[in-house]
Amino acid sequence: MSKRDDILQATLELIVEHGLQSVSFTKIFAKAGVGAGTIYNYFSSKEELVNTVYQETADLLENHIMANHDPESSIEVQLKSFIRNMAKFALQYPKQLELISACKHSPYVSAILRQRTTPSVEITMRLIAEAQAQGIMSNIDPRVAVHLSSGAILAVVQASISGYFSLDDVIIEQVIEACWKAFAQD
Amino acid sequence: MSKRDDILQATLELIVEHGLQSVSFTKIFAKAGVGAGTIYNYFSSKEELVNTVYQETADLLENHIMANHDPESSIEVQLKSFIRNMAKFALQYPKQLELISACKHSPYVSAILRQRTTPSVEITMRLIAEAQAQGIMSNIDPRVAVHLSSGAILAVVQASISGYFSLDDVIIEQVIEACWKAFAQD
Amino acid sequence: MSKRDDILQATLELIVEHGLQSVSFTKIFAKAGVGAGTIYNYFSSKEELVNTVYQETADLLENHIMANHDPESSIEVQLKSFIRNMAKFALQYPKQLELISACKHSPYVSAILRQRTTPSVEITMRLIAEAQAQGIMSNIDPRVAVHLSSGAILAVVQASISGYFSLDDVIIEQVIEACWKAFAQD
Amino acid sequence: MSKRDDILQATLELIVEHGLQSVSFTKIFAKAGVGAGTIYNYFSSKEELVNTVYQETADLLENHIMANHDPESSIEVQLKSFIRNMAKFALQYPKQLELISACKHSPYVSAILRQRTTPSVEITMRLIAEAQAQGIMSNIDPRVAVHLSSGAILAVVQASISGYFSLDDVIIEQVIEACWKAFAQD
DNA sequence: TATGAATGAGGGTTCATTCAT
DNA sequence: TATGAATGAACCCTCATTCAT
Repeated sequence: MSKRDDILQATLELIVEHGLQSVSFTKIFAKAGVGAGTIYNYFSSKEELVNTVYQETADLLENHIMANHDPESSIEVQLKSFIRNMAKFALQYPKQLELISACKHSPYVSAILRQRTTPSVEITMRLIAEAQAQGIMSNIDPRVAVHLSSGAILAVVQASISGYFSLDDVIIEQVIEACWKAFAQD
Repeated sequence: MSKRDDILQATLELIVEHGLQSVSFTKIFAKAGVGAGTIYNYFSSKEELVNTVYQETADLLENHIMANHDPESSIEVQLKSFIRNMAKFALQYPKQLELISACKHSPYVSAILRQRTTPSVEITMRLIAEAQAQGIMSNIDPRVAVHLSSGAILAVVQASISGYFSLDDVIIEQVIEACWKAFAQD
Repeated sequence: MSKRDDILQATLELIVEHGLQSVSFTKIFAKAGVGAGTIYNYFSSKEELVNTVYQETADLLENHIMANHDPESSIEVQLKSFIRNMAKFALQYPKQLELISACKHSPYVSAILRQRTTPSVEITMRLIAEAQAQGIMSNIDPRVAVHLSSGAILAVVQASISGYFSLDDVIIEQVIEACWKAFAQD
Repeated sequence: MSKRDDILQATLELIVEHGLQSVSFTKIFAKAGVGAGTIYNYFSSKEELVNTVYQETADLLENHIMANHDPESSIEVQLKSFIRNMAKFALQYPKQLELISACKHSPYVSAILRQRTTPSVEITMRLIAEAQAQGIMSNIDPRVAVHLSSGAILAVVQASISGYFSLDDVIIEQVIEACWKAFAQD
């Protein structure tokens, strides 16, 4: 494992364990087992380091969301797959999800990075528009629908991570169904 | 206005203007126009100060959510009112919502405080259970339903605050309707 | 003696002993016997501190140069008095002279401060112009004459401070005479 | 061009461009296009490197001062030639002069190196003693005379470099004449 | 000889907190 | 109660230097 990976890993864990605000270089160095100056061989500043951690984690999430994506299947199947994959990711990588959630509204992570549109979001918006054209989905702004459903699923998995309740496949399917029904045209 | 209020007001404004991370005592003193030591007559530490600000803001939110609450009206009306009030609050006090959102992931704010159950949440859970008993709502865990819908509405208003789209009464009603349909029994 | 004075004094001594470049806050704190943050109660940055030390020292020099200045006496007497006073200052405050000399060409001290024209310089230039009008001084650019003679006297006293030779009143008068003769009209 | 020369050249340029203080090994490596460790094959430390650059520049100055030196010509011509050559050097190599000037007060450059007596200085002292023996120069200590005149000329050229006035051949000759008259016996 | 990743002491600066007034 | 000068640990970052390759 390279020094760079050590640093990224240590940063990720520290952000997740103690929050973005309290992450200091001193702690990162101690946890990663590298010298104070080493970081600057890989990252030009603390901000860039945090941004990189965020970006790589966001990419990991995106890859999971897009897993097994089949553009040939029905709109409903595709959209539900996205939601299901996000939930699965959250269960498999709770730390990473926590990180994304923590960074989502932090000025420390550049707005550009935070507001990047990902393929999955673009596809989702396109599918929603298509579904609306076909009359199987109510005429809500696709961007609103995306934030609504991703916010819903994130809140649920975060609550389960926080220990409010235990999440299993049955509940996940209930949540997916709820999201679908939210927009489905009668 | 007492010194204590000066300090709280200055803290809220600073958090809201420059983000929780960059708020320092030095800046609070300057803005509040009090001496450096004065704060310790009212708050034992920075953590306690931030917790107080958070709590007061959370109370403000709770008051708005409970506004015009009529226990005599139908379950649907009561639940939709909660969601509508949350959205209205977000539009009226975007910075305060941001504060609450920022504190959700901050170690500064004690877990106990963050996870407080409020009357509105308790009422919501009771109403959901009732609705399920009446067969007008699907049998999803009430705690899941609460996090799902509050997460959904928060994500939408935050997205609008971040500038992804503009929120108006029409969209709010669409969102409320979506949340309702998500759980409604066919 | 106030903390501010402690800091200024320590800075002056450190610059003179180890050179402007190697002066660090750590050393200043240790020498002045103050805490690390104390400096920022008086100076907004290291640069401002150094500039202040320079300015106060330059003012001290200026005051010595202008000592016993009598505008009623002859041009020759006035000019020679300036030169003599500069030499006396250098003997009395060798550290301060070293400081001025070290800062004179350092980018650390603001150009504005370094290039300030002082009353003594202005008076000197006026006297030279007058002397040239009266035909008792050769027609050299007054600014050149000022730098030439002050550079000459500074170099001599620095050399004596460095131990090349010992400076006494006799030599000082010889130097003054040399400076005068340099510009005197035959 | 050898690596050693690359390093020396890069160092000189950096000192000249950004000042002695802000020159770091990192910048030297980048500019010279060599690896970080390479320098230690040629110079045991940064101090030695800077000393070498200083020495080579000082040698360049000495060579210019001694240019066209004719031991057979009159004392006056020889002395004036030294001064003229120093001024010409300053005009041709302002940055190198600044380097020498900056190093005069830098602890990086060893005292031994800084206080080296050069042939031109030795010759000058001998010529002054001779002139005094012949009664054409006043009986000032030769060491004082050397520092006085070299200090004078340096101050003038530095002032011109700093932009106080523009130096041309006419002014240079005036300065030379002033220096001469300063010591000439009536 | 040449490299450059790694080092960690030290740089200037900010901070929450204390305490004499 | 109110002050704000003083503190020094901790902050992010740069540096000259080392050493395995």
